[in-house]
Parts: sequence; structure tokens; C-alpha cells
Amino acid sequence: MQKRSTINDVARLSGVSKRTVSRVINGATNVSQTTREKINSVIAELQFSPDKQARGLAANRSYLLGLIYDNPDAMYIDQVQRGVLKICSAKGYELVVHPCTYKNSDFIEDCSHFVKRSNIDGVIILPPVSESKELANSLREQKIKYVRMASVDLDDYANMVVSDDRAALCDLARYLVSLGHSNFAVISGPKHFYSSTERLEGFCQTLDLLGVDIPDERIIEGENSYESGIECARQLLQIKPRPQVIFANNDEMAAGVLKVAHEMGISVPEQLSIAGFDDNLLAARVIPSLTTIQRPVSDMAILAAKKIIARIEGAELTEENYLVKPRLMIRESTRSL
Amino acid sequence: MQKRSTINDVARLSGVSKRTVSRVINGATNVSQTTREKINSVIAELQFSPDKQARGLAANRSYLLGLIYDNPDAMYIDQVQRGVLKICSAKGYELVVHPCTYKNSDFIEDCSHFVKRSNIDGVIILPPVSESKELANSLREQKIKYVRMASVDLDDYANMVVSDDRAALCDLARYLVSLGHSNFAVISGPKHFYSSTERLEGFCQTLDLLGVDIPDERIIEGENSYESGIECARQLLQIKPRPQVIFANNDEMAAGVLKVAHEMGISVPEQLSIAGFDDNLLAARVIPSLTTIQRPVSDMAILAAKKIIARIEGAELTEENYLVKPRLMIRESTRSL
DNA sequence: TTGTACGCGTTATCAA
DNA sequence: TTGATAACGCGTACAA
Repeated sequence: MQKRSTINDVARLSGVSKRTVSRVINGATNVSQTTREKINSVIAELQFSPDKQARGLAANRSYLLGLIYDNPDAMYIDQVQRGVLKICSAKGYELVVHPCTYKNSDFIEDCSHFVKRSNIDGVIILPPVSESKELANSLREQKIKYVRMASVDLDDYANMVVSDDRAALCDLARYLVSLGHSNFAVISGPKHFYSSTERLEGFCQTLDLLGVDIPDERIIEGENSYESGIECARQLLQIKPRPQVIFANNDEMAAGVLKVAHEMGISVPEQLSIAGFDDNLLAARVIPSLTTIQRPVSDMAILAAKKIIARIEGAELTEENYLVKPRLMIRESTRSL
Repeated sequence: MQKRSTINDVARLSGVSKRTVSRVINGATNVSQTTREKINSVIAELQFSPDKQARGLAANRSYLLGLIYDNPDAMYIDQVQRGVLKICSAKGYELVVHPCTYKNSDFIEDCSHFVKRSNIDGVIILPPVSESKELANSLREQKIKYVRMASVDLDDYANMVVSDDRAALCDLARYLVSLGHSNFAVISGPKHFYSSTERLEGFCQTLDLLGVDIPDERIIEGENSYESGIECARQLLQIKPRPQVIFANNDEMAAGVLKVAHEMGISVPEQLSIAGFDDNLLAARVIPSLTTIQRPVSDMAILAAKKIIARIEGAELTEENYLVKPRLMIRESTRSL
């Protein structure tokens, strides 16, 4: 295996200076058609590609994108990674991952240390970490570009890709009411997440519009885990009259509800309808399969990657469409009365 | 925010040449105690840390580790990533991910292009891609160090971290026989994966030792997907006499079996015991929860990261323990007669 | 439109 | 034990 060819080789074989080669590589316009063609053919022949390190050192860029997240849902992460990579590897960037622990007290420090030592040009932040104002501030101070994926519009649109959870929950509420239900209960997500509030409000307000009320004691706060879903379900299912529908803030908790219903001999969906959120691996696999809401994760990831690269490369961002709408997936766990 | 301090700043403030600072940074021994201390204090004061790009350019290293995989199981990927990161970020490396598509004809080319353009110092390869001899060869030609995670020992031990699936399946077979079963069926994985063969053989040979035979028509080949599990289960469950136990090569397929049993009114585990492999998200969540085999994924990932870094840094690898053994997880889907 | 020359922040050779 | 100084491969003022 011979050594990699450099810009100097290309220059020499093309009979021009490396400055001109550099121009061609970086797509400068002021190069004559003929020399450009000559250079390109030599580049192709040598299979030359510029060295990232050297390039980064000279231009103060690393061609590395970061991904910061703390999400228990691995499926989500995987989809995001693949989506982002589709764009960024096509544009010559690599993706450096950084899972973190939101709850740790040194979380901000940990992330800002990461962006510093990794030298990334920009970073995409996933929910729920993306909701952290402190992290965004810290990144801004470090002059590092970021894009946050979230369920609420909590920053300049240039820094956001948001999924309209609220709208999706309106759809779900309408669907459930159309099934004839009026006796609802909710296991919400942790209140300190904006996404939980968005979903809860979208659901309740729509029910309210349709003339359905949920008493306060039938809305309890879970922790988005399977175990928490079990615990909350136990509480809700002993209220009289027993709820006919339970909406859980995510599929993990909905799976917990399913488990409890099974234990208690309550048949789903005959005696109880259950709906979740995420459409994760579980949703289609459990018995009965879960009615849930699917976020267009891949689309969001692609959008986020495009945005962060555009910003790194100094493109002007038009007020483009940065909002995506999740989709209701109707399966077996919900039924009409 | 001021500019980052460089090795020159450190040298100037310490009153030495930057060559000496470089020595201290890289832990060379031939520096006097006093100058070393002086330099270290200046480094601490300036919060200096060497720039990765420059370092890479000079030393022909990137301090980047790659992760190549094509695995449908996102949980597995996530665990591996976190495990690897635990080690590599502690040692000053970042992790660059590269999901790929094994089946594509340009798969080898795609991966080798990745290692070329990303400039990674070494790469960890996950199953099933890790079984590809072609990929390993291609990497070797490119003089790039790699570590393969797999179920079989198919390379020099320095390049491998292997999980002893065969041994785990012996355990499972013994357990199931101890339950009193003798009427078995298997949904194996694709035959072209070594892991499928390892598991199948480990299972069947142990049964054989225990005096239990599985007729050929009760061993069929699945594709490791949920849908494939359903299809195979339909086939197996209409054989007379109906199998009392089905082992599926992974949990996804086992979940498919569960689904079919439910459809056919066969109660699990009363009339049918089911076992899977992976202990993925599904296993503990489905009803009844799945008896399965858990790989110590995190341990393997950590081991792989340690190995690849040791090799990059030229450490001598002793014939250390590179074999880990998966663990039988007994849950609700299996029962004695 | 093209080229010269220098800088980016390190490591490494060689001499002192 | 230390220090000039040359790479490393590329981008970019500035000049032509």
C-alpha cells in the first residue's frame, strides 16, 4: 500500500500551483474551465481526497458533527444516527456520538468538555436533553453551533427542529372520542419536560373541546419507564368507575399498563383501550399491539443535519419548514364501545 | 471567550522550548523533575490541552475510533456505544459511528471509504458484519487496526472479542430438559451466519448428549425478524405431535412465536415453552416475559475498546481473557411439564 | 485567472 | 537533559 496522495501531487501532475488545486477542491468560481477539468481528472486518477486533519488545522474546522443525547429509547437514537449520517457523510462530515446523563450535576460541564476536546464544528441535541436551556447557553458561549430537536419551539428557529406533539395528540383525542369513549385517564410524563406538558395539554384541551372532562385524580405523573407505567396503572385501574381509556406518555409505560391489565384480568381492548406515544419496537410487538403516535424521526434527523451543516458553512437560513407532524398509528389496543 | 492556549504559550511561560513541553505532554521520561513540575503547573494554569487536529497531523493519528455495524437491534448498538465510550473518552478518543448495509454489493467499499476519509485510528466491528472475512481483509490491507466482536473465534485473538454462545446454549438445553421436555423445535438464524450455527449446534449437541433428538423437519431457518418468526412458528406449530418447546435464534423471532401461539389459542407456557436469545427490550416486556440468553454486551464493548486502544498505542497484548459467556435468563415463557 | 509564501499546533530528527 | 528546526497537508493574504 502506497502513501496517500496529497494536494502537492495533484498540483505537480496538473502542472499548476497547489493554490489552484485548492480553489478547485473548495469550489471557487474563478478557475478557468480547462484547468479545472485537468485538475479534476488528475484528482480522479489519484483518488485524491483532502486530509481532514490538515484541512481542519488550516481552516479551523474539524468536519466532525456531534450528537448529544440522553434517551432511554435506543431505537430512537439509532434512527436519528442513521438519518443524520445519510446527510452528513454525503457532505463530508463524520458523526461523533456523546450519550450523557441529564441528571448528573456535571452534565453541562461534561457536554461542554466534549465539544471542546472533540473539536466538533456543530452539534445536534436530542430530547429530552434538548430542552435544557443551560446547555444551549453553554454552547452559545463556546460559539459552537447547535440544533435542538424538541416538541416545543424554545429557541430561534435556526436552532430548532420541532415535532408537533400537541397536534398529534389532538388527533388521538378526536379518534378516541369518535370511538365513543368518555371515561379517560392519563399517565403523563415528568412535568419538568416540556414535551410532557405539550402532550398532556394537547390531549386534554381537545377532549375539553369535545365536551369530555378528565378529573384531576385521573391524571397522574409517570417517569416514562416500564416500571413506572406499572405503578401508575395499578393506581388508575382501581379508581371507580374504572377508566375505559388510558393514554400513556410513551410506549414503555403503555406496555406497563398492558401488563397490569393482564394481571388484573381486564381484557384489552374489550374492557380497556390503551394508547402510547413513540411507536417504538414494543408497540407493534406486544399483544395486543399498541395504538400509538409515530414521530417522523428520520425526517427530523435529516432536517437537523441539513440545518447544522448549512449553518456551519455559513449559508443563509430561510424561514423554512422546521416543523414536522407525528402520525397516529391505530392498532389493536383501542376499540369502540 | 479568548483563544485557546497552545503549546507555544506553555513553552514561553515555562521558559523552555516547546520540544520539552511536548515531552512532558507525551510522558517522556527524560525530563528533569523540576522542569516537568514547572511545565505541569503552567499547563494547569492555562488549562492547556493539545489540539487534536494538529496532533493528528503531526503524528499521523486522529484520536478517533470507528464503529462499524449493521444490526437491527438498536438496544444492542446503544449498549455497545456507551460501553466503548466509557473507555475511549477516558483515554482521549472519540467515537465515530458508521452503520452500514451488509447486503449491499458495495458494502466493503463503503466501509473502507469510511475508514479512509474519517482517518480513524482503529475500528470496532459488530456482529453480524464482524463475520465478514472480506471486510477484515480489506481493513488489514489498509493497515488499519480492528477488533471484531463475534460468537466464534475467526481471527487472531488480538483482533477478537468473542461471546461463547455455544456454551450458553448448552445451559439452555440442560435447563429445558431438566424441566421434563423432550419434544423440541428450533427456529435457527440464517445459516450463513456463524453465530446461527454456533447456537444451533450448542443446543442440539447438548440435547443429543442428554438423549433428546430433534427431527430435521423441526429445525427451520428463520431470518431473525419478527415477521420471519411468525412465519416459521406457523409452520412448526402445525406439525403433529405439536412441539412443546421452541427455541428461536433471537428474541424478535421468539416474539413472533408468542404472537402465533396467541392467535392459535395455544397458551404459553402451559402448552408451549418458548426461549429466545439477546435479552433485548422486548424480552422482559412481552406477556408472558421471555426466557432468553443475555450477552454481557457492555463488558464486551469495554473489552473491545481496551483492546483496540492498546493496539493503536502499540502495547503488547498478552493472551488475556477475550472470551465472555452469556447468561441464561429464566422468565415466564418456559415451564416444566 | 494564477501563484508565492506563510501559518495552523503539534511531533520528531538531530545535534548540543 | 534540552533545543532549533523541519515536517505534516492544507487554506489563504497578498501579489502578479
